[in-house]
Order: sequence, then structure tokens, then C-alpha cells
Amino acid sequence: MDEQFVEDVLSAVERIPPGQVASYGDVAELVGRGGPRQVGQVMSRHGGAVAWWRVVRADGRPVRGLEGEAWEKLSAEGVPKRGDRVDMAVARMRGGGFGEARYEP
DNA sequence: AATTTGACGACCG
DNA sequence: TCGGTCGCCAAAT
Repeated sequence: MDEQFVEDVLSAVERIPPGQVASYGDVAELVGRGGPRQVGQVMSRHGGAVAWWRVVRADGRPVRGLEGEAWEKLSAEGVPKRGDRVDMAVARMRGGGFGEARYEP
């Protein structure tokens, strides 16, 4: 894990628009190397400087250990919530694709 | 060098 | 939805 990877991950996270989220795996894919766990590793150490609450688990649960804080930020940005998790079908960052799931409660 | 540990993820029952 | 299993990848023991 070099500094370059850290920089890349943090930049990727900074590119997540308010009101949307990305999974650890998504970030890893954007960065182009490493995996979800590596992203998690970086966030755990250096995530304080960016919008860490916009990075959630693939199943929509917010960051382990900081759920309270995360929900504050997320709901303040209007991120749609389903029960105790983010509604990924709606809030997940789209990579320019078109065929995306629709929202039906 | 071997094993355990994570801000994880896909699958299955 | 809820748990358990297995795969993953790098770092820390």
C-alpha cells in the first residue's frame, strides 16, 4: 500500500456527488487496483479528510462503527434510506450507465 | 514463513 | 431479511 494508492482512493471518494454513495468495491474499481478491503484499509486510516460517509458497504449499510455519524451526514444530503440501510438502487453512484434499477418502495 | 485480521463482497439456505 | 461460508488482498502478528 503506497501513498499513490491512498491518493487515488481519496480522490475517487471526493468525486462522489453529495446525495449519492459508492461501495468500497466501486471505489476500488474506479481506482483500478486493489480491492474493497484495501479501500477499507485506506479509509480507516486516512478517511477523515474526505466524505467518508458516502462510502458504504455494497449492501447499503454505512461504515462499521460510525453508523450514527454516517446517517446524520447521509440524511442531511437527502440520501434515500430503506430501513437501516442506504437504498443502493437509487443512491449508488452511476458510472454513466443507463440501464439502472428504478425506485419502487 | 504461517496465520490472523479487517470501514468487504457474492452466494446460499 | 438474517446468518453462515467462502473468496479476496494486503498488513500486522
